[in-house]
Formats: sequence, C-alpha cells, structure tokens
Amino acid sequence: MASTPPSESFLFEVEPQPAPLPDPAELVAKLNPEQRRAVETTEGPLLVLAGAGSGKTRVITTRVAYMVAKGTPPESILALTFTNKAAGEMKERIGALVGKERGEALFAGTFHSFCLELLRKHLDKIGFPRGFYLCDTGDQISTVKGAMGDFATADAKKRPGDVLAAISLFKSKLMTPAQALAAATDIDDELVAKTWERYEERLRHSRLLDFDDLLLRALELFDSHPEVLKEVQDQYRYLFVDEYQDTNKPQYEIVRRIAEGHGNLCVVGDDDQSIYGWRGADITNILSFEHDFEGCTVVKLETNYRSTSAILNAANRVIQNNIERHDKTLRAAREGGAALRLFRLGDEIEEAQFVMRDIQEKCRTPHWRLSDFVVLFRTAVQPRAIEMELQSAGIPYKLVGGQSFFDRKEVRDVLAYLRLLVNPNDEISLLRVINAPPRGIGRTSLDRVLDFAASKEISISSAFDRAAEIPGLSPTVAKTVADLRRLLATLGGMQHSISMEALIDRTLEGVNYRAELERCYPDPVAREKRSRSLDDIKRWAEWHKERKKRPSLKSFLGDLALNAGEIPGRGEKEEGPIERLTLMTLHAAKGLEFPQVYMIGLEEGLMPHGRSAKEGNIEEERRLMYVGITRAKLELTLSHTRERNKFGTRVKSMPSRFVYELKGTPPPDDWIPAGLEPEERKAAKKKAKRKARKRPAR
DNA sequence: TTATTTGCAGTTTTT
DNA sequence: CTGCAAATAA
Repeated sequence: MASTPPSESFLFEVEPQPAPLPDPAELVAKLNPEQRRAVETTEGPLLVLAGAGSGKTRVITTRVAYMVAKGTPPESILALTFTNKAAGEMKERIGALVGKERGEALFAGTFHSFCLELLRKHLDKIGFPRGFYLCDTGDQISTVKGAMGDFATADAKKRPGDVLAAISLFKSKLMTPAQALAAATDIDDELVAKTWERYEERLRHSRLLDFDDLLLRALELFDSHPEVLKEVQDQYRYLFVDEYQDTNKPQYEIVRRIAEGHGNLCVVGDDDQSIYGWRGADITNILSFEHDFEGCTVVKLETNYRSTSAILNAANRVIQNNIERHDKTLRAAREGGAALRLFRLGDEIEEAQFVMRDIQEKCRTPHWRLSDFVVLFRTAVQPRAIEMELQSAGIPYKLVGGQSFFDRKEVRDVLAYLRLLVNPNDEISLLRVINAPPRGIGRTSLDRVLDFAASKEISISSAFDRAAEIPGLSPTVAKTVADLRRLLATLGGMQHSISMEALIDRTLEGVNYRAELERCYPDPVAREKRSRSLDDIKRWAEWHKERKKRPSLKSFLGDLALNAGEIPGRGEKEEGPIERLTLMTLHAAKGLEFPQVYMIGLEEGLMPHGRSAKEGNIEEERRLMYVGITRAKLELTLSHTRERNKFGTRVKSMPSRFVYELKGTPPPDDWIPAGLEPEERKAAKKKAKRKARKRPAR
C-alpha cells in the first residue's frame, strides 16, 4: 500500500509583499510643465502659488508620491492642513498612489492634531504631568463669562463671545495679556486684556487647553526644549503645508522652526483666496515667503482646469484690483463658455423667487440637475428668503454650515457630564452641569463655593467635595452636591467595565436628564428633536468604536473635540440619494466647485460687507468675491436688489463695487461706497446730489 | 432661584 | 425682525 508521500510543497510561508512603488516618470507624465516643476523640486523651500482650479491637490499628492517613489521614507514626511477633511483626503489620495500602507505611514493632519500629539508625548515638559484636556468653544465662552465677572461694568460692556474672539485673535498674533493691556486704548480693550489673564488662570486650574493653546504650547515646547525640536526636525525631513495663505503667526513659527534644520519646506496656497484674516490668518506669510526662506523656488500654477474662460476673465478682472498680491492670471484650459448673467431684482424675495425659477427652468432640460447648482451669499441671514421659497415649492435643498450640534444645549450638557466621568477635576464642565437639570444651586450658592475654593486655595472640584464645610451653604445644597459627586464617581468607575453606550444611558438616567428635556421643551416635537440629539451622541460613540483600535470614553471625547466636523449625519438627515440644491456662504464654498453658481445679494454694504469696509478690509472682501466666481465651472449668475429688508426696515441698496469692477464701468455719480463714517456718508450724499444735478444719469 | 420681560445689536468659521 | 443677555418680577 502506497503511503501518501510527504509533501513539502503543501504549505508555503509567504511574506506579505509591500505594494510596488510607482514609477516616478509615470507619475509626472500627466502633469503640465509648471505642475511638473513643483513635483520635481523636492529639496529646499518651495512656494507653489496654486490658482483656483489649477490642480493643487493633484500636485501635492503627486509630489509626495514622487518623493516616496524616489526613496524618501513616508514616515519622514509631515503634511499639515487646516481641516481633518483635507488631511483625510490627502492621505487617501496619496495612499492610492503609493499603497495604503505607505500612505498611512506619513503624518498628514491638522496643525492642531499634530501639536496635540506632540504635547501628549511631552506632558511632563509642559507642566501637565497627569495630562490635559481640550476645551471646546462652548467651554471657552462659559469660562470667559466667569472670568469677565466684575470687569464688565456699565462702561465696558462686551459680550462674552466678542471678548473670546478678541482673546483668540490676540493669541493668534502671539501677543500676551500684558501686551494687550499695554496696547489698550479704551475700557473695552482693558476689559479684554484683564479677562484674558483670568481666563488663562481658569483654564490652567482645570488643566484645560483651548485650540489656540495647542499651537502656542507646542511653540513653547520647542523653545524651552531644543532637544524636542531637534527630534521633530530629525524625524520629519520633509514638510508640507496646504492652504498656506490661511496660516496664522503661531503656525508660521511652528513651520519655520521645524524647517529650520533642513529647509525642505513646501507650501501650497493662493494669496487671492485668503479670506480668513479676521480670525488671525496672516496673508503676509504667503506674501513674504520668498523673503523668509531664502533660495526658495516659486512655481505658479495658472492653468485652470475648472472653469470656462468667460468665468476666468471675470475672476481675473476683479482680483486685479487688489494691490497686495502675487501677480497671477488664470488661464483657461478650454476656451469659450457662456457669458455671465447679471440680474437686478426688486428685493430679496423677488431675488429668491427669480433664483428658484431660473434653477427650476434649467432643471427641466435633461442637461442639468439640482445638485449641479449652488447659491452663494455673504451672510447667514440671506438664505432665509430662498429657504422659504424652496420650502413652499417643495424643492429639496441643503443649507451647508449653520450652527453645529455642539451648540445644542443638550449635547453640550451631556458631553460635559461625560467629560466629568473621565476628568472629575474638569471645573468648567462641573460648573456647566451643576445646575442642569436645576438642583437649586444658583448664583449665590456657586459664589460661596468659589469663594471657599479661593480662600482655601483648592480647586473648585475639591471645594465641591467639601461642600459640608462651606460656610453659608445650606445643608440641602451640600447634600445635593455630594450626591452628584458620588454619582459621577460611581459612573466614572464603570467607564472601563461597561460599554460606552450603556455608560451614556446610565449617566442620563442617573441625572434624570430626559426629565429635564421634558421640563425644558413641553412641545413634543421640539422635545423629540432634542431627544434625538442624545441618540446622536450614542451613534457617534458607536462610530468612534468602529474606527478606533482601543476605544474608550476618553478617546471618544478627545476625538469629538478635534474631529467635530467629521462626524457623520451632520446637519439634516442622511445625505441620501435625493437631488438637492446647495445653499452656502461664500466662506463655506472655498475649495468646492459647481457647474452652476449663483451669487446673490451683490450689494454695496452687504458684499463687500459694510463692517469689513469700515475696517478697511476691502481686499479680503474682494478675494471672497473672487473665491465665489472661481467656484463656477460652466455658468455664473449674479444678482443684486434695489431694496432689502434689514433689521425689520426696508433699505435702499446699490450694486456692489465689485459689480462695476466686473462690468469695467465706474459707478454712477449717485453711488456711495460702503464703510464710511456717518459724517463722511453725509458729505458723500451731498456731493452725489450735486453731481447728479449737474450731470444727470444717462 | 427661576421665569418673564425688556433692551440692544446685528459678518464670515475651523480647530 | 431676530436672538441673546441683562434686568426685573414672582
């Protein structure tokens, strides 16, 4: 009987082979000469001035792939972006070119997440040996509110949000509270500076960092610990910055320091699309890159693959009115295209009706569908008229932006509770939820606790733990506080043993939060909506669990603070397969493209906005106009109204100066620019009348 | 302490 | 006209 021969070829041990590297020559073959030059310049400082629609993303991803193909280890590449979305897309597209594994190996992330990771690694060196927590905008506001306290007098009355914005702007200009105080010219400036000082104190007490702090602390770390900087420089031999025109001072400094050693810094951006100056973005970063990084190469990408030449001519024409810019002219890859249309309507309602009917009309042909269209506007109130029309006509639309669900009270409350489970010392969260649902702990009781904490020099949370000792605090309140603390401690103790969803449920039950919703929202429809946000939180938790290797409540909360925009199901229900018209602000449109673009409300005072005009930011408004125009691939429709409802009263409106720049004709004699001081305005009106009498309009 | 009324100001938004 | 925050009433 023949036995089975021992088979040696029965089992192979196979080492997984890495995906083959692409051929550099092939990568570069499909690029135009400028793009190719950008990709092939791999060493030293490189400024890529990427006009709108010039294939910027393609150049970035190809350049990284090219470098990897030529032997640069992916883990030595650091790519910094502004949004998580941009980072994700970049990673994905690079992964598609060089293999998923290599794509994962490079660091592509936001400035903030890069700094966060760095700071977590060096906790001991930044004075937070046991860790720190990120605070979101809501926490910032309530902290500012508390910090303003008695500084807010009858003379100095600024809203907490404004004070916070001012503080954040100072931080993004690398100033200190002392400098802000010294530079203060009025009582409001002083209020901001003094509040800022206390704000910092309070955050420090809760071991919290705000978003600006991530950048500032990373810089501090580099300065105080050169060996950390050296380590970063050694690891990341090649630096990329996307949307460089949006960097602020701290970001510039971070980049400069890391690049200092090797000088391999590639920045990509378009000064003509710098529209975030008001939140600290410093356009001079991109304007003086050549000066800051000597021996740099400059590549201009001016061939536009997106729009018709009719649209690009308009864009070029408008933006050429700006002085502070790198000289560039967009060239169409394809000539021709339909002429722009400009409409004047009676008021915003007629404008809304016109836009809707025009779009409806076009959609009747097989040529266009609703999702080809976008309506762009300057301010968040403008879409209201359109929304009303669309709703009554039953046309589906989606309004992009709006307030995020993090602004919803119930979401912020629940997240504050969860944060307390992870970090019982989070005073800001504690103060937020201490009376939500109402526990009879109002201003007076709170002040007692705060006083006690201050006098004993202990943290607010430990003051709460010693509630019984606090003079003047009623025993009932002391008991309520103690009960809450005990409950939170118990729940906190369970965070590793039960599922996140279960923990969330137990917390909601424990504090009776659903009952609170019933109390706050007697209307069942509203209550149902709020209740759904609570389910959303659980959905996010599930979502987090799916994409994290070691999910925990702590990592979930950290993720939420940093990836707020990325959470699925944002805004309305699921996007779904339905055709929808898009409505959004000009700011929100940056980076997007649509076959059909409608820009509405092109009126002096609205676009450019009167407030920007007053502050002398006309060039940024013009860039916003430029961004809007360059979103259009095929057709661009512009409109303005003769009259508009403003704060309840009707106001006459005049065409925007940008309309005249487009037409190439000067404004008529009776036209008055926006942003004038009242006296100047009066004078201008008089002058206009005189002129009009002498030389009546044609 | 909580609910209601009055007063006032009024871009743009991501991390 | 709206939304928010301080001021006032219950």
